[in-house]
Amino acid sequence: MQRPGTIVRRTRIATWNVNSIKARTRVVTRWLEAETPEVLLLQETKCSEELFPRPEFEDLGYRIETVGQKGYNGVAVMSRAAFTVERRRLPGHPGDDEARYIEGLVELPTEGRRKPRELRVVSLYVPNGNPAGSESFLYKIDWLKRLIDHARQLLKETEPLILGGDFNVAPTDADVYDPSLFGNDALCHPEIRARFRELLTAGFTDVVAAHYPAPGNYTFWDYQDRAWPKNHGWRIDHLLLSPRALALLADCGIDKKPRGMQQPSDHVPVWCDLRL
DNA sequence: ATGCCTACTACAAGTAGA
Repeated sequence: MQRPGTIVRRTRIATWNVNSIKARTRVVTRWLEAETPEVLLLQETKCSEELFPRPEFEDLGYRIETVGQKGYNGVAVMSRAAFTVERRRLPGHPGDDEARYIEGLVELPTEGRRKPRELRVVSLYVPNGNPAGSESFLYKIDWLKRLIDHARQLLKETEPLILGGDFNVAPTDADVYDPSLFGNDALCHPEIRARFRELLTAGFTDVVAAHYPAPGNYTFWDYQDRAWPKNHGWRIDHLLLSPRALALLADCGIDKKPRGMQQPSDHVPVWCDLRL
């Protein structure tokens, strides 16, 4: 616990599926100004690397690394601290060219004159996979298997690790507003949930689930059918922390405010604060 | 309910998202 008078640096790491970075430039810059995260992991940027609106974010002090694709998918990392890209594709399938994965090392500033602390971060966008049983569903299963294999390798490294992103998995029935409607949906499917549990068992903590076990902590509300005002949501965006990252955890949460603003993404940011 | 909303792409009452 923090003693009175002790200065503790708040290092915020967040993830956000923005549903087009070009359409969301203003919403995201405002959020960065208000929340000042050290690192923001982005998904569904929906634009090529050349067309990414860099200056708007660089002006706020963020460096940007992105894996882009025209019109679909797209992930990025925005960081105020030095960031080095380690991987631009999820290993395990050389023919998979979809822009769904970026991994790298951040040099996080620490208190006083201590050396910066290295943190490995991954911004990932798991395939949607609907409808169940389709080609797209098989791709999702395969993608999650590759993620589990790779994450096991990353856990052998010494630095703390955070997997953040749109997992397109509602881990339990408490993570969907009406589970009776979506039993066979690719976001709730037993086979998909089993893969997600396997990932956790490999050594990760879903920090929001651990701190806010009650139902209703959603991160996504469909644009259709007035889902937001009715709170018809899903919890599908997650921050998974390795044991070494968990040891640094001070706080975490879901910031629902951006869903109620003008021209919102259908997802909201999920964040965690580390104590360094 | 083959709908509903939003973004993208490029003119198709198209696709994808979840």
